[in-house]
Amino acid sequence: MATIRDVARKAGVSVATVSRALNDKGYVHEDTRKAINEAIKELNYKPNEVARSLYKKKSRLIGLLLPDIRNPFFPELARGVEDIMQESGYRLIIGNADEKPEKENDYIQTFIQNNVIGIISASHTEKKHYKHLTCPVVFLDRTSEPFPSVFADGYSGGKMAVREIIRRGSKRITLLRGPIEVKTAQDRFKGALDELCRANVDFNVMTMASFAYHDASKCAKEIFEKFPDTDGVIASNDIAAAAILHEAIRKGKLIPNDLQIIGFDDIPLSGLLFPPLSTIKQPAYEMGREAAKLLIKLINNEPIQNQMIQMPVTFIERQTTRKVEENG
Amino acid sequence: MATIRDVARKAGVSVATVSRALNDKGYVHEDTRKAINEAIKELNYKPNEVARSLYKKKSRLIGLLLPDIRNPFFPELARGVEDIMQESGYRLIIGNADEKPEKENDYIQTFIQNNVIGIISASHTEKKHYKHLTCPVVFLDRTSEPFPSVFADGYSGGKMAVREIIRRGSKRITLLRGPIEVKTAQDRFKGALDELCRANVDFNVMTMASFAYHDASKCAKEIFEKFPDTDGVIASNDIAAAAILHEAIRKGKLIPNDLQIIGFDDIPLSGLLFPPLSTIKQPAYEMGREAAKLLIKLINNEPIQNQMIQMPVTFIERQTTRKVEENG
DNA sequence: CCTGAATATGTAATCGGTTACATATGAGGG
DNA sequence: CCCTCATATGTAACCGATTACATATTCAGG
Repeated sequence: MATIRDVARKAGVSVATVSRALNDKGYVHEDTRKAINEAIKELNYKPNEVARSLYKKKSRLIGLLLPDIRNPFFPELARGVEDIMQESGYRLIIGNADEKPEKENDYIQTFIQNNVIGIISASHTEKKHYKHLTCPVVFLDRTSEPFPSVFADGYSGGKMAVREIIRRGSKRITLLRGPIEVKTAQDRFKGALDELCRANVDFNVMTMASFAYHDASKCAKEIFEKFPDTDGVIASNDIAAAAILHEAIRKGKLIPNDLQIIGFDDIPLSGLLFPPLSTIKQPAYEMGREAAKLLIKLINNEPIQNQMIQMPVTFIERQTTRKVEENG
Repeated sequence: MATIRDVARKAGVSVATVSRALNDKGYVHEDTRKAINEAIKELNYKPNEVARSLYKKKSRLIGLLLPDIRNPFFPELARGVEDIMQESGYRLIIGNADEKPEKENDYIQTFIQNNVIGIISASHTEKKHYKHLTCPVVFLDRTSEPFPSVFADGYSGGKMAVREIIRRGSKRITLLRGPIEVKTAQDRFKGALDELCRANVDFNVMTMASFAYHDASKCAKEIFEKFPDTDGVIASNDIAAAAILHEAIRKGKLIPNDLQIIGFDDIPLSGLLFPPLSTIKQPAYEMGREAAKLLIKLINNEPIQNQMIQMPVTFIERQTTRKVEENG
């Protein structure tokens, strides 16, 4: 690999001049610049980011912390982040925290040790890991008070799901509650619960241990045993909804006539289920983009009007809910 | 952030001694070591990876290049890579090449500029990008001749799919062919084609423009128009299979009685479809792990017995194929 | 008591950039 | 003609680690 010294030698100038030419800082004569550019081309010189980063104490890397790459919701977020960062010349170090505080902390340390210029975290289990960081941090999907965040309006989403399922005729509703430790899941739950209390319907609540399909599946079986007359399920996410849907079909229920189901997230899977799943959509890709834009503003010290960006959710009507016209 | 100099000062020794203590190199007196460790703890010192990397010309970062994080197959690979790398103390920079040669090259440059110690690429569009790299490269899922690779046995997979579908009674088979530029898709196709030729059945071939659901969906409609009497479809991947399945159900076909479908990949989605999709499984997570292990060996200059690791595929029998007993 | 190896530690160069500061030249104003 | 300022470039310190080499001490063996 050619270094800046090689370029300087070839162009017959000092390294300082080359550096100035590279960064468009200070004065460089037009002829000199031309000579330098030629030398750069001939030597196929690329500046060493590591050296630059060491002096500047800032790299062009962004740390992105996800709880689980395999949950399709997160790659969607990641893709949004990646697209914006790529455009702006930043690169991503991605970490998989696996919902484990030590792994999370390990990655944060790695990020810091590599001079990342900012961090986006969709996985904060413990606030203290972030408290003393000197680089800007944006939380994505999950929130943590003093920090800027981008998240979907889960509370409204929960309410929306209940309103839609009731409007379409469910009378005995089962509400799935996501893992207690996942705050966004609790927001949805809270919204749904409030709306259920306001409405004139019977309902049950069932809490899931995790978002894993396996747990959801177990939960599904339990629902049909304990509450066989349920005619509407609000799931805590689409994976859970898929499990319920599966189990219902196995039991010979007609969807949506015997049972309506509404999920949450709108992952790519949802439209491919049969019947396609009605769900509350979180704009994951857009959320990723917004988080990236917010972080870039923070990095550039631009003024922020709003550092808690709440994204709207929407009801995606597919075929696990009845058509509104079909019922009263 | 505390530096090695702060530690040295606090412990009353020179930086060289601290460095030796940190890296377990050369002689360090037990008492000195203790004092240093204390200083490190008190100052909460973490070595600066950037400085280390500058001197050593090697970081602890691995570049992982994916064609598309949103295709669930790739996060699965990534997770396998990540788990192994994490264990061995390496970290990942992930890039999304989007099947675009310039983006691919951009990322490779970034990797190099950040002193990555190795690269795993699941996205080689042009061999020349990799030719002159000085760090080890492993290809994952796709192969490129002189380079070490980990990939699934697509050819056998294709044969296997045909054998299984015929064994279960399909007589008029439609074979979907994946995008020409994706070599692994062509391997599957080739395997399936060879086996179809050998068998005593009618068949058609239809080529897909891309693996996107949208294209697959269009393709599905076309199949049922052009070849209405098809009673078995070998899809080029599970996304395509899902599209076919969807369309078939919409047309009122009974699956698997009227039509059998076999996919390829076994992404998490596949088991959640209705009916659950029979498919040829690629061990994606394992492939990621193997690629990571192979790269680590290359990094450590360990002897490699086999640098083309072909992973076996397996037939996952779910419910888009008939039970073997049910037919002759 | 002397010598050489093992142990223990320090000094300073180095990695490849950036930049503060010094220096040099030429143009324009008084 | 001198002074000042804009332009152009070079010198060397610096970022925070690693390590080659030098130096100092201790101890065993002859």
